[in-house]
Amino acid sequence: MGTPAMAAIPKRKRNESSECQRCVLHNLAACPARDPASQDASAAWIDSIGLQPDSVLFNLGERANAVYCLRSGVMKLVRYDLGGNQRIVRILTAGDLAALESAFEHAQQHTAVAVTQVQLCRIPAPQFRQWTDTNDEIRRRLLAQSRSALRKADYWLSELVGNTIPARVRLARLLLQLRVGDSDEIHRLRLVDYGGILGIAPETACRILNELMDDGVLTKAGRTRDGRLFRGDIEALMQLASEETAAA
Amino acid sequence: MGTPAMAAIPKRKRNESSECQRCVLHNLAACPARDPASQDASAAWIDSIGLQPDSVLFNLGERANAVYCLRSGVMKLVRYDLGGNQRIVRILTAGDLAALESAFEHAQQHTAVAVTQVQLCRIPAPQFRQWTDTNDEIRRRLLAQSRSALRKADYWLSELVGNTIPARVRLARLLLQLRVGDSDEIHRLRLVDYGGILGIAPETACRILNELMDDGVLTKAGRTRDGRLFRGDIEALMQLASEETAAA
DNA sequence: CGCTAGCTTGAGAGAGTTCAAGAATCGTGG
DNA sequence: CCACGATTCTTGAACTCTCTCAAGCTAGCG
Repeated sequence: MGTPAMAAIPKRKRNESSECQRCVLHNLAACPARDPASQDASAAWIDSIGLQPDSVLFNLGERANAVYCLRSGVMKLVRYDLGGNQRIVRILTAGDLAALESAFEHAQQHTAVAVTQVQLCRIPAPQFRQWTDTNDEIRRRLLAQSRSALRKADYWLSELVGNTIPARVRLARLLLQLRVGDSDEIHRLRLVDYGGILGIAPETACRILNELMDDGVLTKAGRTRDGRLFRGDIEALMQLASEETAAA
Repeated sequence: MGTPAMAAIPKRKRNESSECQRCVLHNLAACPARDPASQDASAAWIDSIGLQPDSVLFNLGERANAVYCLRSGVMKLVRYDLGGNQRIVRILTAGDLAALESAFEHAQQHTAVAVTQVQLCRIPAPQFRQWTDTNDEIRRRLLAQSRSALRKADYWLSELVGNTIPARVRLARLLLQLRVGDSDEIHRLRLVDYGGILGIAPETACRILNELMDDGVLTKAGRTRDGRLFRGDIEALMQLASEETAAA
């Protein structure tokens, strides 16, 4: 856990079955991170990749040539407008898939950037496509995963963006989405990232966060190898998150 | 086309193959609207349904017991916040599927409301599920359709909502999405609906629309059986839509 | 013809932005 | 281990877009 060597990102050297259980693909292929010595041929072409914060995994418009499965850390799928401002379209956490466009030979729809330190599996597109062609169960799961991403997008649209709802409430909701598992730890993003997700200026995010910390709802909780953390009063955040623009 | 009888919504009586071609399901089952006398057993359980504006097709939380395929008109998928304000999460136009949750026995994620007059096909959930279980091609298409919905949601998130982008630009973008096919006709929604999509007050939508009409970019174009229409200067709208919050 | 729901328009208030400058933090290299 | 440069964060103050409330208007429908 605290071993310095952990930062070195060895390829196919770890044993993290708990991470793999959350992956959509688990039990369908030998995960290299879990089972480096597997006889399963699929293990041969799945690579383990590590990324530092702010590393770009792939760019918008690029040809999608691999599918990625996030084992740990947080990534953002982002688009930039003509003014150069980022607009974050989705947040990926452990177990999420990225670049599923590969299954359709489409170009990437976003730029994918690591927010924290990130560990992921890489599955080359040809193999992935062949895999989905032959395996029934995987297609079922892909559809389910795609639907779940859609539900998340719907949630963002209805609860997270839009000036209808005050920024403080939206930020509270976002923080709850950024919890590490079920703990009271919360991934601490850059101010720019909060802004990119909620459509607010980083200064506004800053002011609100500081208010929350003044109220004791939020505390800075140092940094781990995976990035910076908040410690939050989940109860209080939930209460805040369910506040509305005043009832009818 | 102009026959008064068209409004009467006869069940399984029409012949509109062009509509069916746009449907994700086309060529996989005999569409009742297209082929009422088909021998195909599937035709027996697909119903044709007509809805008046503001009719509710299904409600959030309801058990999903059928899948719908929109043949013509516009529907909105909406959620209401505790204050009773609507937040529109997606717009469905001809060819789109609704209530795919049925495939997973989930509860409906939205309330579906007709915006214009609407024609759609109804496929009961049990049959649909059995269908997807046995037919390979349909699963492929469902995944593709789900991905395309996701792309649309991404577009909304990145280009349509958020105070970062001035309301006028966002409204222009929305209007372009509401074009009838590739013509210069644009579905004319209620002010409340523009508000629900863009997260702005109806009054603001009203002011901007009137500005656009003053500039000659937009004209009211009467109403058809499918609802009210604008006629828009697509070029000008596109220009407006690509304006940004000032370059970097 | 009158009613209702939707649209229009105005004026004041407020949430959030922008600009700017100073403080903290991080990573780097000596 | 400390110093330094570069981000990132913080805070203030003026400004602006959009909201809110309120009232009058219009159009569609029985």
